[in-house]
Amino acid sequence: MSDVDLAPVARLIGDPTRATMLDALLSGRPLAAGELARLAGVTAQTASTHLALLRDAGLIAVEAQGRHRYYRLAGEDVATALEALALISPDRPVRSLRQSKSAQALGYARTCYDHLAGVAGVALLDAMLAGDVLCSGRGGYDLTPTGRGLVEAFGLDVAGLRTRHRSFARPCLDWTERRPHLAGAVGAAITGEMLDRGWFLRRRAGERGLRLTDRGVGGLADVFGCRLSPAATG
Amino acid sequence: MSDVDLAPVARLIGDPTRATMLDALLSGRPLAAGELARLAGVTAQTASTHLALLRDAGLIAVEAQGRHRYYRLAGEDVATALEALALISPDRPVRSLRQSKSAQALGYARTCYDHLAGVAGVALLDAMLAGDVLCSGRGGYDLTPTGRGLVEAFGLDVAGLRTRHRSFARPCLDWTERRPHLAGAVGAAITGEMLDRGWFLRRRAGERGLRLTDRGVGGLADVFGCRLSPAATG
DNA sequence: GAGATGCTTCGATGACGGTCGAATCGTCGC
DNA sequence: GCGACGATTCGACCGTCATCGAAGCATCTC
Repeated sequence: MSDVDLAPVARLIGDPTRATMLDALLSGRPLAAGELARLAGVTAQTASTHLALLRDAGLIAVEAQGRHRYYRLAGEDVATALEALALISPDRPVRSLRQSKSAQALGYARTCYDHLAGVAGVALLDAMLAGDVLCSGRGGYDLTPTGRGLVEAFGLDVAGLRTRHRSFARPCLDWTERRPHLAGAVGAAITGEMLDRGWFLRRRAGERGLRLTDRGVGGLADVFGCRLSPAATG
Repeated sequence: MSDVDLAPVARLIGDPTRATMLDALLSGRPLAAGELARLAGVTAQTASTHLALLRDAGLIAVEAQGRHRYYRLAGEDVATALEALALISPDRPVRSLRQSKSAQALGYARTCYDHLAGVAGVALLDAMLAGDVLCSGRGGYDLTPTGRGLVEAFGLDVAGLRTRHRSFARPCLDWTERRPHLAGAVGAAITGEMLDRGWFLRRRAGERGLRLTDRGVGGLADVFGCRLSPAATG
């Protein structure tokens, strides 16, 4: 007799329509109900039913803006659980060249809720560990004095990040690389700043894939000592 | 268009009967089909159907011994995914005093597939980080020179652990503590040795709860500098 | 070999839930 | 205000799947 029951939440994720919606929300961007319906290939009524269930279960949150209602994942732990499930899901057989390219792109760089994942995410975490920016700490990682200076020079408010009601810096196991990338407040803030600076561009609205720009290649090397090539996925 | 589909695996976990079976297998012990049927409260036929589905999906593995067939989780990543799901599952309302005690016990010490979790698991990881036994490394943690000596003195073959086809030492987010405990080859080996030494006893066969013994209190303090009390859950 | 035990396969049944059409409620633009 | 648009609620339909009885198969005991 455990005190939690896995089944209800898993059952919710287990419906193909809802899974597609959650996957789209892993991009980190709030999406309107109609957009999610279109992505999942169902009518607005059906989508609305599913979204209500997901909201009641606490997996997603909703914000009304005019006549639109924007949905997003309820939190980082939801994203982590989805990635953990992806890790044990068999690869879907690739049918088209376009799908294959899309899969490659996802593996190279994508968002996982609000932080960077894929080859790029793993490489960045490796560089931060090797460069004495991060070290082990309570609840996962912590910034070294060196790291604190570097991150603040990058334009982030480290003290402000600590006050948030979420973990400061922690690993998140990557389902394509099977090694961790950086999550938590620090991971999210760095990712947001990189996107603002144009180091990565979103490939398609509402999806998770990112493209590393030339500016990003330079920035990652200069700031974090992380060497990546943008050519890897065309 | 992602290249994996979360829905099939999540749907499997989403059935209450299968979820109960998987939860039981999180104890790390291989369990016979009949035992799983009894734990889940279904007939042998029904259980067999479910176990076949889980096996086909690669979530569990089976080993025949005589006329018994013993099932176990297919790997560490499956355990991680189950724990990640537990993390976002709402707490089941506690109805009886016995359930409440059982829940407390699970929160204090339990196995997560093959390594230690709960308050005790988190405390042990904290002590290992504070005691310069573990440090950040590729894919999670690595042993320091100090740590290597300590673990070998504890009776484990560190070189042998590295050759395994699994991660060496990595964090696994704990759903009761919401902070990581130690997983990977090192976590599993230390946990196995602790159980062999009688530092923890299983509360009920086939379930995950552990009880910290007096010998365990002493051992944890002496070997790992980890101070815990056995009285916390009676 | 005969009986017992553990597990799986087959077939039928019944319930749950995903779907969409139609209708309702809110908000925006003119 | 009035029509258009986005979103939700309601009701009915229908397919899917969990369940168990019965039968079949393997293994152990005597």
